[in-house]
Amino acid sequence: MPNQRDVARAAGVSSATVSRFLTNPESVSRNAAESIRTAIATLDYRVDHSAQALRTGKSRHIGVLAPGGGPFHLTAYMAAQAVFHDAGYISTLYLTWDDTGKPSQPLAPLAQGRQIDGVLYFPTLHPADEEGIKQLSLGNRPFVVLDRPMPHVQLPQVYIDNYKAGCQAARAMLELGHRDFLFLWGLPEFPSAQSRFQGFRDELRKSGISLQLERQIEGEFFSLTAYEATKRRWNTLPPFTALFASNDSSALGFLKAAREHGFESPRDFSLVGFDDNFEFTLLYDPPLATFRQPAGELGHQGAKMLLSLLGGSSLAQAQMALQAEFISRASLGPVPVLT
Amino acid sequence: MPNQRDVARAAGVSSATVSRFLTNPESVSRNAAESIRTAIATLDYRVDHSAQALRTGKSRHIGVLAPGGGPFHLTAYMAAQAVFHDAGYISTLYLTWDDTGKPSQPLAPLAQGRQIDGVLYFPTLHPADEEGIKQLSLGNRPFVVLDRPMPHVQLPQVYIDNYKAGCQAARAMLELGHRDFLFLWGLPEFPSAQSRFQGFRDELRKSGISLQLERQIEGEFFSLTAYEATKRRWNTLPPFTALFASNDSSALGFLKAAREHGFESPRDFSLVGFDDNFEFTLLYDPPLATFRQPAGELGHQGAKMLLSLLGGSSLAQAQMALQAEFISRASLGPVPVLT
DNA sequence: GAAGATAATGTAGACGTATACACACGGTCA
DNA sequence: TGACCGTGTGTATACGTCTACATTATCTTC
Repeated sequence: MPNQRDVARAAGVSSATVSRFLTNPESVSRNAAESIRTAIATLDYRVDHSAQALRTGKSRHIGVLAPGGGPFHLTAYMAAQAVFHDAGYISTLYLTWDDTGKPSQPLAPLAQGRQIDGVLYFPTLHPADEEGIKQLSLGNRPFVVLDRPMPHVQLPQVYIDNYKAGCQAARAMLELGHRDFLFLWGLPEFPSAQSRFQGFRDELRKSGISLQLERQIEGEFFSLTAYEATKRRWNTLPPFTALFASNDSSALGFLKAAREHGFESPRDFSLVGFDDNFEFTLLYDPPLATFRQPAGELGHQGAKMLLSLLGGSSLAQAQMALQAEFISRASLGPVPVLT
Repeated sequence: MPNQRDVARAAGVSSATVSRFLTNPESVSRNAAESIRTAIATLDYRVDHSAQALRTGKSRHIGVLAPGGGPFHLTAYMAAQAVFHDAGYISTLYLTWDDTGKPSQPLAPLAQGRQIDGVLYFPTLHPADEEGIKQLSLGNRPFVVLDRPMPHVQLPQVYIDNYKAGCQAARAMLELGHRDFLFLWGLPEFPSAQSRFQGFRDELRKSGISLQLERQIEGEFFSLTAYEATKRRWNTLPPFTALFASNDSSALGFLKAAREHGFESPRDFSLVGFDDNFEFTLLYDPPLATFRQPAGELGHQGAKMLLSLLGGSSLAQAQMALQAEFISRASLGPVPVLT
């Protein structure tokens, strides 16, 4: 494999000039640039990233830490990867939660010495992630926190405004006349589930409606767990005409359980989910009202922010909120009339 | 950051001994090993991967090329990543198809010079991937082909036996008395869709049943595309009592369209899909008969095979077939009785 | 036209690691 | 006792790149 010296020899210049040409083509004369260009093409020279990394101390490698490999995190990761790629960075996805739903090796990429230039981090509320954020703050490696609003901490962060979305869900249902609500939780460790709940609860409270524990079901984000939790709780649930679920998947689990008790949506109750990333939410019967999250945008913006930090910008207090888009479909309807 | 020299000084040995200890702890004396161990712990020394890569010419970095980021490829990737991680390798997922469904930068990681030690490849049948396989074969970088059976080519490969699964689907339906079939295609570029079709067709042929073009619908793997294709073709479809779909997603799209024409499953026709990776396939109404693919196992075995190759083994003709598991559910039933 | 500024290039060395080679030591065997 | 061998260690160097510094050529200015 040819190296810079070989290129230099073929082009009739010194290897330093070749290096300069590669780093900043403007810093070399027209003549030199031209002969170097042809020499590179002739020899099919490619820069050796390992040597570059050793010399500069920058690996041009970025770690993305996410709790799980679901569509949301994956979409964000893919968008981020594209941004990194265009900037000459390689990125790798590390999962911080293992299959059993427990945190696993959350700091794997950090333990790899110089291997990682920066980190894109989707922390949960689990203590292991609290610790992770602390560790990252102590180190001097740039990082960006994704999808976990921490307004009081001066950290670069991009998140989806789940609180506002929760408010919006409440308003949409209130406007249709609903007064008796249920909330279907996701995993409480996830900041997104927390925010959706808080926004929903606070908005209802403004209308004098409270959301006691008996109106909250532990759905855990999965259709099966939501199905089982709903079956378990069914007999103790107070009357309701509307349910807001932390995600589509659990909303469908709830619907299945409700159907087995003769309840149908939107005939007997309205249903709003979250995600719209199951491609057939639209084809489901009834089509599910939901929120579309700008997951790709989240990854995109996060990646751009991290690149700025790597470029030396000081974005300590950069905070960006993205809005989820409400999508009204047939599962959201007026309050059923008692017959 | 401390380096091997610092450790050597602290331990009272030469840096060569430290390096030897790290490479092969058995090759140094008990005394030296002990003092090096404590020196490493005291200084919190970590090996510099860039320098290691430069010196050895091995980046310990692996590229995984997949056409898309769906659950199937992602599950396989995650399983592979775990194997690589345990072996001290880092792996990165590169998508070879962009959002528009066209091949994009399929050889990105190969263009990165020494950056990549090996490749795990999910090729499609698109010319760009044919070219990709050829390129990889010409180079001397080890690679493993995943989920694309090429029995006549001596390449290390692991795949899921989609042909056999197609046969199995046909038999299950034949045994229930079905005689009038439809096949719902995935993307024809995907070897998996091809194999499922061929197995299905060949098995039917054994019973003297042919599957002409009028009985094949272009579902393209997505629920929406399958829905639209079904609507478009509905009036020209011959009578049928059973449909085999290339995946669950398109099966549900077909079902939606059929329902709009008053057809219900399993009342009017049986339905078998493929994947079982939508977590609520089970909760769907009717629960969908399908095949569960050992996606994780595919990635796991592929990764192990690639590691063997990297270790110097000659597995030129290693070929491993994994079986998909048939899961019979309510959408598969007996032939409807004409009333 | 001399002196100083600017631009382009070359020389040399360092980044941290792995390893070929040389060497020292103790033990074995004729 | 001398030749031989195996074990453990140290010395020195190369991997490919970037960059501080030195050097030369070209241009500006009084």
